[in-house]
Amino acid sequence: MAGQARQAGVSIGVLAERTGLAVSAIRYYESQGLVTPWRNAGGQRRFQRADIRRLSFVMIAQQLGFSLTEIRALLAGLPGRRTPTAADWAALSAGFRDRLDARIATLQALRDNLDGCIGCGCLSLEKCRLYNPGDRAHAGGAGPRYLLGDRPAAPQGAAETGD
Amino acid sequence: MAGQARQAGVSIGVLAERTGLAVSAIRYYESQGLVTPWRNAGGQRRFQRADIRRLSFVMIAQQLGFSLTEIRALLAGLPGRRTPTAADWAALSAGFRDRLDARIATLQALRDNLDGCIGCGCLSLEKCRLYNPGDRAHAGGAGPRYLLGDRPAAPQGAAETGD
DNA sequence: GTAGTTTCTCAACCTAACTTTAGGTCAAGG
DNA sequence: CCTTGACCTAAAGTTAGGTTGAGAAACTAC
Repeated sequence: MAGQARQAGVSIGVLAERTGLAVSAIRYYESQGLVTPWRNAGGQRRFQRADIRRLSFVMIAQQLGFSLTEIRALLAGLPGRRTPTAADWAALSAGFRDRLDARIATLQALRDNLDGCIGCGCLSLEKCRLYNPGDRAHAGGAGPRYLLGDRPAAPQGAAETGD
Repeated sequence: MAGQARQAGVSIGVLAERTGLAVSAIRYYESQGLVTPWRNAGGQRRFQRADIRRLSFVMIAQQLGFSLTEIRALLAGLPGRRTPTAADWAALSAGFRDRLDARIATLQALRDNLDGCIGCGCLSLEKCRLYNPGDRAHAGGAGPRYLLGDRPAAPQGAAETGD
């Protein structure tokens, strides 16, 4: 009863202002299934206030290199209709945190090996662990089918290190 | 005399095989000024063996979220004609390492705050430090003029936390 | 009630980073 | 001599993640 009364939904402009996203970006996110507003009598989008947080999560995850598709999958862990509780978000964060840990570990390994890896001769792909990050989470861009992770089995045998 | 004799340059196919890149990608990289092969009598590209490492560096830097433009700038630190020495690469790594450190720090901060930030109510952009990463190095994709970092000054005053 | 601001849709455009295609060249082997 | 495979160029296509623009309808305020 009390407190829940003034639930009319927030307009796209307000949401944009609160998240810092462009209005056009929010519409695009809707088209990608990241938010699902309803419409008011006049056909305008109305969002839950909780969508502010939802979009904030999208922005953070993007910072970390997740694609919108991946983020949609992550968000699928949240309840659909019901407003997500703190516990819901915490659960989401947990899986997220694993990815983060992996990513941090990769970067640290890279940092620790950087001189030894780029500076020395080991940067010959066959040996270097850095080329198979395990956790993808980057793919900043478009079409490349073969980036890292599925390279043709390197011909081994000859000493190939020194270049 | 010994060892350096068979320096005829490597073909694009061999380079592709050694780096795991597609031939088309290497040509594209040339068009972007990331490698500068010469041509043999028949007009075919010939690369230095050191370009294997050069392209490997490109791949790693891409993993870290650097754009090709940024990578070209980084590579400008290497000697143009002379084959880069280990010391050259190490120098390059140094600046790189700072970026890495910053990135790691950001991720760790995010990890440490994740529950407290997403799980609680603080994810309202005004307070959350995570939205201004300071180190960009991500921008995975295209056109967005306003992503993070230049949002309109948030209207402060009202209690805006609880959503 | 009317001006001004938001919002709507839809299609076109944009950038980054490549891949694909079409049409042709070059070098080696049988 | 002919075929095969690697290579060439130039232009067009692709994907992700949006932005821009036009024209119309809706909300807000005086």
